[in-house]
Amino acid sequence: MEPTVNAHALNDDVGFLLSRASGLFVRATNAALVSYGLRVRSYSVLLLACEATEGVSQRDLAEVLGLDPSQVVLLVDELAESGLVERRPSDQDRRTKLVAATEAGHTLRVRVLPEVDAAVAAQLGDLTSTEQFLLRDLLGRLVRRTGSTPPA
Amino acid sequence: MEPTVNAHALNDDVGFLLSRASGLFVRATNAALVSYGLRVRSYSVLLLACEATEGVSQRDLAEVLGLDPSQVVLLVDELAESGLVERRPSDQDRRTKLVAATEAGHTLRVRVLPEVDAAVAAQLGDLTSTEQFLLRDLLGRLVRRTGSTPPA
DNA sequence: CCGATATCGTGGAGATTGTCAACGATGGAG
DNA sequence: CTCCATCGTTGACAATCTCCACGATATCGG
Repeated sequence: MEPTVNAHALNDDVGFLLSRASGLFVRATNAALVSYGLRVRSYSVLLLACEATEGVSQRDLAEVLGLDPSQVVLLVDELAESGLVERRPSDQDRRTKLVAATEAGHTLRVRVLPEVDAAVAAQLGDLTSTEQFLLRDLLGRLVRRTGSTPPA
Repeated sequence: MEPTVNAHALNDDVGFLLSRASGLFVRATNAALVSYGLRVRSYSVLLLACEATEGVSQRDLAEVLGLDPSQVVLLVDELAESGLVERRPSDQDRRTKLVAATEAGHTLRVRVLPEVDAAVAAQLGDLTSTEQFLLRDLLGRLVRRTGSTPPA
């Protein structure tokens, strides 16, 4: 068909493929979350809050999510207003606020998880479970390698 | 086993890893491009314009990049103002405008390519070339599988 | 040929996100 | 106690995404 591809075709650029694939997953996930009043961002925060029984500091949230701390403020505000998480004072540092999931937060997570997984699975499509594992491993190494790249 | 995994930890979520990795690459690429007055978006358009000797319709650009056509307008406007691409009429369809790279566009591409590749390589870090090939293949399948997902 | 309908590029509105600078409150080191 | 780093927060601004609507074509059915 086309004059297909020299070594430097955009279609073969890892960065481009990453951005493109990410976009597809974000859209699919948002579509699965829209009926719950969540978006992929706030959903991620909710998950992290659920994972930490003691709560997570907003600073750590920003670090893990690769966001600017100021963005985390709004996300937590939103979730807190919905009663899904709450800010607890840290008894170790009065500056720190630990974000923890409420009962409602845990409940919603349990209810939403399968739907999000289904949406993700649909995007993963024809990849075998071995390939999915491989992909997860490779991406994990890319992400965790740079312990740093605080967006701001 | 199962519906594909999920330790249920956000760190193991493919969608999250994808989004995170994408962010890292976009930032690294933008940093490499900033001194040329380009961003990752316009750079992608420039590459596609360079790849097609006859030019690419803006509709096709939107399709390939996963963007809304209205976004493409501004990107092409910007590149055209910089003299890197130009809009040519199509002799097959008077509605269509074919975006093609100018001499300056091709020149800039050649000059910038190695820098972007270096930035990407830095992000790929410790992945072996085999792993990089594998990653590219897996991502390519994810992206191309959904021939559709026009953002708008 | 004519009219209904679809497509291409464009423009605009509004929400979401990314980036950056600064501030008050606190913690820690000297 | 003083100086400096850190945490959360706020504000500003650019960039991006998402939708909607329009004029200029193209295409199809009749």
